[in-house]
Amino acid sequence: MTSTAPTAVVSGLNPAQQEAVAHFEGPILVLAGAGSGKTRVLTARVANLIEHHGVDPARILTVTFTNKAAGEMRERIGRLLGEEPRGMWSGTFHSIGARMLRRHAALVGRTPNYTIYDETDSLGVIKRIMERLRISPKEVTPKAIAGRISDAKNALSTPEELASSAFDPITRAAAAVFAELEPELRSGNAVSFDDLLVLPVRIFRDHPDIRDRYSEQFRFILVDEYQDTNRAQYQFIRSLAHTHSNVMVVGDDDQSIYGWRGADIRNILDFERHFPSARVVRLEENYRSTPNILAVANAAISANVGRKGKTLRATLPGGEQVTEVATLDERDEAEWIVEEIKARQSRDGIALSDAAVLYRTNSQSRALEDSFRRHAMPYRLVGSVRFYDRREIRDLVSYLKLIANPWDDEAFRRAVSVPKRGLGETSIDTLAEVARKAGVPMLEAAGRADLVDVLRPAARKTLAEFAAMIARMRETAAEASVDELLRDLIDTIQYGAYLHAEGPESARDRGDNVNALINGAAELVVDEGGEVGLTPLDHFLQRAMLIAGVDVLDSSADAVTLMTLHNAKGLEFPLVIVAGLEDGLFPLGQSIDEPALLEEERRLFYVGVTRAEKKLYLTHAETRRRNGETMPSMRSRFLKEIPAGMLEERKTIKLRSLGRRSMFVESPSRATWGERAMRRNHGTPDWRKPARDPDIDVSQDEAQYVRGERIRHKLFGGGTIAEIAGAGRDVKAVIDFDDENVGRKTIKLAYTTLERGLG
DNA sequence: TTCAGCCGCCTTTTT
DNA sequence: GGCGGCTGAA
Repeated sequence: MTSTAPTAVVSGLNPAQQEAVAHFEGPILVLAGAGSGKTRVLTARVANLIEHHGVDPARILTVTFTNKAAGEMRERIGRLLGEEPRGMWSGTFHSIGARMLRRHAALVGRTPNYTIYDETDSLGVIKRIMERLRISPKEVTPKAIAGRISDAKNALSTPEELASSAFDPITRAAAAVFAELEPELRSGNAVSFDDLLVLPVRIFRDHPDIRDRYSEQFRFILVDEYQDTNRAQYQFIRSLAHTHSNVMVVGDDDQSIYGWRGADIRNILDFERHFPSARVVRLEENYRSTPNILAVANAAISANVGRKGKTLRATLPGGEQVTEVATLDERDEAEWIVEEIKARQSRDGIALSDAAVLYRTNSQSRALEDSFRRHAMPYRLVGSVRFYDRREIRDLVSYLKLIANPWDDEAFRRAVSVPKRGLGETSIDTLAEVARKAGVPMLEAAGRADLVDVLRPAARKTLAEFAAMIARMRETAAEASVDELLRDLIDTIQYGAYLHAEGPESARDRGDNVNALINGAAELVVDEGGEVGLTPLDHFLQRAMLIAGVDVLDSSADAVTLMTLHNAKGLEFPLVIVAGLEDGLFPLGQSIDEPALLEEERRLFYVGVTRAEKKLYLTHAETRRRNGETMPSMRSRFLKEIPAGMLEERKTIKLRSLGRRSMFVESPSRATWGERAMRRNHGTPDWRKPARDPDIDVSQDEAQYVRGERIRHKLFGGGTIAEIAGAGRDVKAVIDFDDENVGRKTIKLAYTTLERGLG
């Protein structure tokens, strides 16, 4: 059955890789450890199918986790073949689903230029439905409802199914909202993110002829990062493979990190059951990292129980030790990181683009950015606030959405109130009510005198003008390019003046983003041209909604990359620093006594470690500021799980100079994040608990400190109290410490003891 | 009725 | 430290 592939494609591959590449028909699972050359296998196999087996590229579908990965794969295949694989479909599940949905929109009550609602948009709709159903957002948060609905959708459940399994109030409420949500989205000619998967799957189920047509079209299906697929995605692939089972999935159960988003690790663990004739190939030879780094990776992941089990084998020689760095606080940590990269730059001549700093939560980027800026070291931040999430971008995009899709009430609401037009919530809600009764979208209602006569004359006039303006823009959009349309729009609504009125500095930043939006629109090349008569604006919007953080990562600039561990999946860097290895942060507090969650955190750690090619640093801080509060932290359990001797230990100068008196040893009133989290998991979140929590009671001490009083802190030294705020056990002191390296800190008095009248 | 400014709540990760 | 919701002023 195995046929040998032509040498051009397989040269330099090991036997396991060759086996996977040469595989022709039937299902195959490639268990690919980190750095084992899976991208190479995927691209080589596609090239082999085309070149050796004569498969038409148009009959191949490749699914990747990001659009960027899809682009890179196309490019690599192109290089192997000497020409673009024309007609091949490649993209994320979401972008492929969106494309199919465009063709069959009518089957689910949409038009081809339907709007894609992102999380914020969907949340807005959910809030409004909750209002209508009189579900108090205080008892059940809209976010919780959205989460339940999203889970249900990804598990392919209907509102009725959710309702029948709803035994708690949140799920019951979610089921009620879910039932209203679908008609609401439909009348707005909109779909949610999840729907991009769920609706195609439903179409396949209800229309076997369509399913079989696609199945015939895509004779060969390749899926990357299979460990992070959810139920709906599995069903999607399953349907497409219906007539032939020619599926190659590539993944690593040890790198499954999206369980929280409904990814089901069983998809990969049970692949052989789902496709009984499946071949399994394991890639365990690592070509990326040094033996020292791999030893740490293997040691880290071996603490997990639920895994297929595999060990990465090093192929590279030697290398430096992995270094653990203890730091004082997040500022010290950030400073150390910048200094070290600088030192490596001058000593070893590394490029800044060779280095990446990875962290668990986006909020950790702040301290890092501060340091990078202070040292004027170029960096680029991936993810964080997504470009399309910025307020000014959302503002303008809401206009574009409304112009493209007049049924989009969500867009109407935003557009009509930015800039302020003298229309408040009351008027808007009245309009919504009227529109609802008349069965027309809000935009149409706004322009109809017979419907808006219940409103004040001023409001009527404003609405009529607004509707007319959008109608004019629609005409422009029919002929103009998207960037022209944007310029026209910005001019018409005087958006520049609006931004300026909010403050000159922020206006500059926001203005830059607006320009970036215009430039982005100008660069848009419609590469799916000729598809069901969509306008450039439709294409622009549908694409814009599916852009991810890493998609815009420009790896050519010489700058250090800063991003979350989740964003780092699939990437590699010669120098990697994983920051914030503290219990409660990484692993996060919520996961600590929840074995399944803790294992996912550990896999995330494993992902971080295995990003490193040559040198890996693992840093942690003794205290960390979180939400304006300085909290003590403990070295992560993930570090403790690594055998002593595998890590070289270092301390920053600042930490050393403060001596080894640690402030976090004895005091009974002090809790680390981990302990706090554990407590939190057994009942009321501790910030909601009354002040008489016996563990943390400082009522006798409170108000004893006064502004201007001199104090001494065990770790930070002498200082002056600048301010006292809060009550009960929440009393906080803002203290200016004498040591300028420490500077001003806000300290929760419940967690520390200050010596008084000193210094 | 609108809107700005203040207060209090909450904080993971993202296509 | 940011955002949403609430309040009070116009």
